[in-house]
Amino acid sequence: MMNIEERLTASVIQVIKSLYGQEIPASMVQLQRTKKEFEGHLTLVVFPFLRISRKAPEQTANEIGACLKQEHPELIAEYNAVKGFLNMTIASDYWIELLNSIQADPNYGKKAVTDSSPLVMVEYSSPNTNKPLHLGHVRNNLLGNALANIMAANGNKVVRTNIVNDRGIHICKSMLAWLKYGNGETPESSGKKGDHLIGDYYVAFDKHYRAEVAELKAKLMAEGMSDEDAQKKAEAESPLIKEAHEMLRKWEANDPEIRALWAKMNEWVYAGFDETYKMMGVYFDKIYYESQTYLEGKEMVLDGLKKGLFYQKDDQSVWADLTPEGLDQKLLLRSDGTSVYMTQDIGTAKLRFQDYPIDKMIYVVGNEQNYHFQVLSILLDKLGFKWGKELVHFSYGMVELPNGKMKSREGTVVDADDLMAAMIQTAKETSAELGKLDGLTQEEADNISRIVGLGALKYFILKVDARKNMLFNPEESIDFNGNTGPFIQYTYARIQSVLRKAVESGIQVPEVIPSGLSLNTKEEDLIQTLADFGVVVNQAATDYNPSVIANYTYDLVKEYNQFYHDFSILREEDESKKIFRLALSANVAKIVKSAMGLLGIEVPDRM
RNA sequence: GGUUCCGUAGCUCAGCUGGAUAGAGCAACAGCCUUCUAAGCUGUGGGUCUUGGGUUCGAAUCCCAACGGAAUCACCA
Repeated sequence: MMNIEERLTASVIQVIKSLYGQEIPASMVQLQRTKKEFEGHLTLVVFPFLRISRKAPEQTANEIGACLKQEHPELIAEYNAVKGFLNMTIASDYWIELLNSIQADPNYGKKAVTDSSPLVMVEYSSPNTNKPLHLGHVRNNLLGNALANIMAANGNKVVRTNIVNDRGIHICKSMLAWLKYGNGETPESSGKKGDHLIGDYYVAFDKHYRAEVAELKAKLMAEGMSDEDAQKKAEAESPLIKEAHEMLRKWEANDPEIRALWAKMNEWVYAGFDETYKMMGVYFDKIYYESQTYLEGKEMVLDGLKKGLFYQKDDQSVWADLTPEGLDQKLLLRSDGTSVYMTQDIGTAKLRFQDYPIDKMIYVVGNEQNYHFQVLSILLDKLGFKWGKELVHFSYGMVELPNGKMKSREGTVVDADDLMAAMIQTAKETSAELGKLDGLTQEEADNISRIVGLGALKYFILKVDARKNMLFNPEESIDFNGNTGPFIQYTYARIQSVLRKAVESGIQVPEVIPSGLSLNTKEEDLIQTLADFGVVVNQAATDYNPSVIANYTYDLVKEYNQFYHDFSILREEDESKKIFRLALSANVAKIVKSAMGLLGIEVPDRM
């Protein structure tokens, strides 16, 4: 079924032609929602037609309005012209028809996935295995998960993937510290989550390392070395860091003892990550590990070298010359033949392409890597990946704290597990204060607290435009009032309550609402907002922007809340009106649940 | 310095394919719980949309410049 905008657009084109004898493109027909201070639902901007009509704006608007009303009385009930704006009131029955079409479609706003749908791979999370997930990862995971949901809702096959950085000097540092200072501590023996345990040893390494560097530096400076030189030399020559490098060398040489320790410690970390992911509600279809992909890129690069895409310096290092693209020289293989970060990403891309027929690749990675992905796109394109050139770097801004950014060294990281636990606890306390948990079992109360606490956190992060840096104040920024997840959840829960009560009093909402009702403006506006959901999903997917879903949902709920307070539903005496309002409420709840689902946020039946 | 991104109310953010008098929430103040859940609703105050040019019938929105802030420019990942 054509929606109202499409039908009106076609009618306007037809009317313009009969009035002024000129065929205009659909893009010239600008329809927008009428501002609330004016009478009407939709507004046609007539300025673009003045050249054709050769008349004053208001006169042109009136001519078009009169003609539209005459030719399409089933669509246009009234109209008025203000300056160059033609405000049109849509016929009442149309709104019922629209509501029925929304109600009839359980997946309203979403597009079906078919065999011929494009396959989109979304990479997100990408943790290091030497420390627990923190606030930055939370933003990454929530955005990645929401984006994957949105792409799927817009008719794409989606594969969610994660590249785990499980190798390198950072994990060696944790391993070394665990051997040196650990007494064989395990997650079981310590009662700590595996990722936290390993993170603690990473911190321990850093502490000892810095002490060593400070001592060495003081000695070097006493010998007359400059501050800067002494710092550099001390950092490079500290016995601890040398040991860590030696460990990495052994790892790369497949030393069985080191490999066994590495495997064991990574398992602990993964078990910890799994818990965090589960609590957060995110998941992956396929996980890649850098230890398995980091060698893969080398072959591609050497192949590219043979084809003359890259060049080799005298020291045997391999480079790409990107000056024709306005960028720099980029190193692809070190002089000792080992891979760098970029090489690994090429290797990972190769494996992924072997595994899946990827049409589009989306990398959810922080904006500090914008340059990296610009280069990666060019390189993948040169190497013949058909999706390389159009790869999407979904680049999001940093999460800043009130006193600057998070620094693990200074202990100003916000840990993901702690944060979620704190949110849930706050939700529980707030609920208890408001008496919302009275009469519920412990299990029900805990579940609602979890849904609300996580909803507050997720919504807070997702409502902000991803590409902007955002401020997170742990003490005060998360609120449960106003434009928040709990506000939306609360409205949903109240609708469920009304629907439960309706069922108790034996009211049935029919599958098709009969027409002939006269609706008030708020009812009509609400239906219009509901209908917009499809457009919003499409926009979110084409702009790669989950925040439009969040802000749309808030607008819808805000509008419904006002409606809810202005009009009674269960106390409405006109039976057909009561049923209409129940159906309207049920559809608001449906869309809210659907929209929040795209954001990865649950909605509770009561709260 | 080069490149990229950002600058909207005291604070956190919407609005940006150009359209009418720039919107929410928080914070402040004033109301509303015999009424479907007050995590709510209503009202008041609060703005040179960083600045200056340009394009246009029309600019927060597009273009140019300046100023301010962030990221990045490793044989780290």
